[in-house]
This record gives sequence, C-alpha cells and structure tokens, in this order.
Amino acid sequence: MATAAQQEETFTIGEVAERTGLSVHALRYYERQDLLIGPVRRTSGGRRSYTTVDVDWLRICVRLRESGMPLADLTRFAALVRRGPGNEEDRLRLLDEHRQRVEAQIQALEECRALIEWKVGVYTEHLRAGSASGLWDPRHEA
Amino acid sequence: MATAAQQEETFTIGEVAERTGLSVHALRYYERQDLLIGPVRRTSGGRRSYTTVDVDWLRICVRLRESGMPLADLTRFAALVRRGPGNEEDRLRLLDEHRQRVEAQIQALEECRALIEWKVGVYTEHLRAGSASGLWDPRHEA
DNA sequence: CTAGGATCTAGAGCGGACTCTAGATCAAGC
DNA sequence: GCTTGATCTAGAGTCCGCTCTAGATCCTAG
Repeated sequence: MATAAQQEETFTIGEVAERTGLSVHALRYYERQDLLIGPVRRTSGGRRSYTTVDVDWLRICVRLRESGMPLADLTRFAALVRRGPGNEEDRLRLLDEHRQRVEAQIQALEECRALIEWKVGVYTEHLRAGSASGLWDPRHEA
Repeated sequence: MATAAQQEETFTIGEVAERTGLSVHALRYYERQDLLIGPVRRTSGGRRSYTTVDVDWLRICVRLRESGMPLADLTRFAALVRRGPGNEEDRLRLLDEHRQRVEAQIQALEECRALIEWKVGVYTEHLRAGSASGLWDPRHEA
C-alpha cells in the first residue's frame, strides 16, 4: 500500500537538514527547545528517525522563523498542536497575531524601499549632473 | 534669520532619543560604532549636542536598521558620507545591495503571509465544522 | 575486520545589538 | 546652597539563535 509505505518513510537528521535547510545542530537545538510536535523516534542504535510529518512541520517552522516569529512562539504553538484538538482558538490567535506582525513588517519594508529608491535617485542624479564638480556641502547630504 | 536659527538648533541626547525612537544608550553605542557622519559636538559641560543633520541621519539609520541593514553596513555608509564627494558609486552600490535584500525580504514575507492565511483558513473551517467532535488525527495536522 | 563518515550528548562559545551598572559630573529649580 | 534628574565614561551583562567542541558510538563500504 502506498499509504502505509508513506507513513513509514523516515529520515536521518542529515536528510532532514537537507530537506529543511536547517543545520543538524539547529535541528537538535530545536528539539531541545521543544518545538517538535512529538518526541522524535530513535533507531535501535539511538539515532533520530524523523517522519514526513516532522519534516512538514519543520518546513512550516522555517517559514515562520524567516518571517520573524520567535522560537518561543513556535514552541508554544507546537505545545498546542501536541495537546491535540480543543485549543484551535489559541492556535488561531497565535497565527493571527503573527500575521499582523508580518503585515506590519511588510509595510515597514515597503516604506524603507521607498526611502532607498528616493536616495538612489538622488545619488544617480548627482552623478549624472556633476560627477566632475565637487560642489556639494557634506552637511546637507547623507 | 530663520535659516541661521535652524542651523543652530541643537538637541540633548534625551531629545534625540525621543525624536528617533532610539534609547540614549543606543545613541551612545551608535556613536562608539562610528555611525554618525560627524563627531558630535559637546557643550562646555561635556554633554553631547546634536544637530538637525545628526537627527535626520539617525532617522535614516533607524529606517535602514528596521529593514535589516546591519550596523556594520551603516558604519561603512557613514564613513563614505564623511569622506565627502567622490564615492557616490560606492554609496549607490551599498544602497542598491540593500534594496535587493529588502525586496527579497518582502517577497519572503508575502509567501509567509500566504501560508499563514491558508492555515488560518484551515483552522477556521475546522472550528466551524466540527468544534464538538474530536475526530482529527494529530498526526495529520499542524 | 577495519576505516570512514554520520550521529550521539552535554555543554561551551559566539555575533549582533543593545542594555545596564557604577560612580562621577552637570544643570535647573527651590 | 542643595536636591533632583539628566548626562557622562568604561566596561560588564543580556538575549537570541545558533554553532562548535570533545569524546564516544554507530554503521556502511571495502
């Protein structure tokens, strides 16, 4: 059965590192920080054996981290998921708060981009108009 | 003369903190890191006396920092400005590199926002459809 | 059987950006 | 003159998110 086969698919820490972009160090660190949804299985020899569920979750973590969610929040979110159904409002609240932060960030970045574009324009103009003449007052520019 | 008066306008470190949103500690720190365009004047008593030029520059710094420019880059940029005309290409390059990073960041944030919105949708739907029944398998959700 | 690389644990170290402390000095109001 | 609050310096401390180390163990290929 394809379904059964898929459920059994496991990965070493190195493979997970490849698939998520995290380092093996970071993966162990994340685990210590309790931000996986379940305890990671181990092989007979004591090596970590990750499932596709773990990998998917970690990929989400990576995205959320990239967008500035602190590890502590991810840990809280993981705890909610781990606890199972019944706290969806809490999860929703966490996500929604983060969405607001993300939107604020986008806003701020766009303003900054406008500032940069304006400055780039100023410099370009200066360069075009008077590259040879040193007639600017350093006090009035930045 | 309004112009002369404006040029003479000075601020204490506390006032600059208010106007830029930086803490007085951060302001002194920034100065140690050489990211002001000129040496800050001092009053007879040894207190810092900032000019409007300083404040404007610091506001730009704040924006660039908010968008993720490292202090080290700001220091380099300040050094270029301090050195005066003749290195506009360098400044342009610095800004342009940063603009690219900002754009990449916006991109990443927007992808993340999409992910969050999707997740929020999933949860909302779950809540609407089956808040009373505990029929989800924790292994298949996050 | 053995050599190599991947993995293990516990814990130390690091880089960035501040933040805070201590002890002294300065400045404005009473 | 005195108190109170802002500022000064030098340097230590903090927080975050990893990263790296050491020394041991496991496993796969030859």
